[in-house]
Amino acid sequence: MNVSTLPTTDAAFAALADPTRRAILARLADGELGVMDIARPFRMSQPAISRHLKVLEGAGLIERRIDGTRRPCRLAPQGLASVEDWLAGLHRVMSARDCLAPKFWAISD
Amino acid sequence: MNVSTLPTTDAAFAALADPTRRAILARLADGELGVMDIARPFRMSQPAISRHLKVLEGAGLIERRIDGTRRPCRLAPQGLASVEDWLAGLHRVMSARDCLAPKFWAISD
DNA sequence: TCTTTACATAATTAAATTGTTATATAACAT
DNA sequence: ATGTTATATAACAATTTAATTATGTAAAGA
Repeated sequence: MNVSTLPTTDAAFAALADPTRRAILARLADGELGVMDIARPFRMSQPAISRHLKVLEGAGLIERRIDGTRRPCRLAPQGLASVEDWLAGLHRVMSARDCLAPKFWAISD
Repeated sequence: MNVSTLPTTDAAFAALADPTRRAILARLADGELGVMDIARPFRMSQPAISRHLKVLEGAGLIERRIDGTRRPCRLAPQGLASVEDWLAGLHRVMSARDCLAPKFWAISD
């Protein structure tokens, strides 16, 4: 079963574990945003947001560019691929084993 | 956008953040296993594994039953649903905004 | 040039996570 | 009864995480 733990997969899952970071991703789904725009809705200091962005970037989930004094962020197109692949792999094995069929679960308890 | 942070989604993502726990899920994809069987391949104490299992159960990712002195674990059929829904929601919004189109990304940098 | 804006980084702290060992419990086997 | 097996829980130490305040820097604008 190909559900190994690549460092990239690892970082992505770890990044997604924080609700603030997931909320940031959700905001970015609407398009590119600068750090201040990202930070605004959160009741949290700007440095805190900057660190979250660093984690997201390190995990390959967002990309940034330089525009004067601003660092607009956007979702990385393939950022979620490793996570989705892992989940899909699990599903595949479960289906193959027929784990989802009612009869399978009826065996126990 | 419906990408809110339900407590269940939160717990599931947090549970998936640990590579040992993901490996446990991967093993369980092959079928039900007792705690000792789960623990065997890991170089880690049994109590450590028991705690991981508790986290996975709390997140709704696994289910357990009682069989004499054993507590066999299995994947919870709908355990990953909230995670997958969240990811799908993000994808949906990205596609709607056409974030994945090359032209979109060509704007920057 | 001076100020402001947009951000990053460092130092610090508090809390959560993850592992360990030691120990309890309950079912099973003898 | 007694020892063994399967598992949970508690107490504890080490590490990581996440937030804060303070401060640095570079571009923009007056």
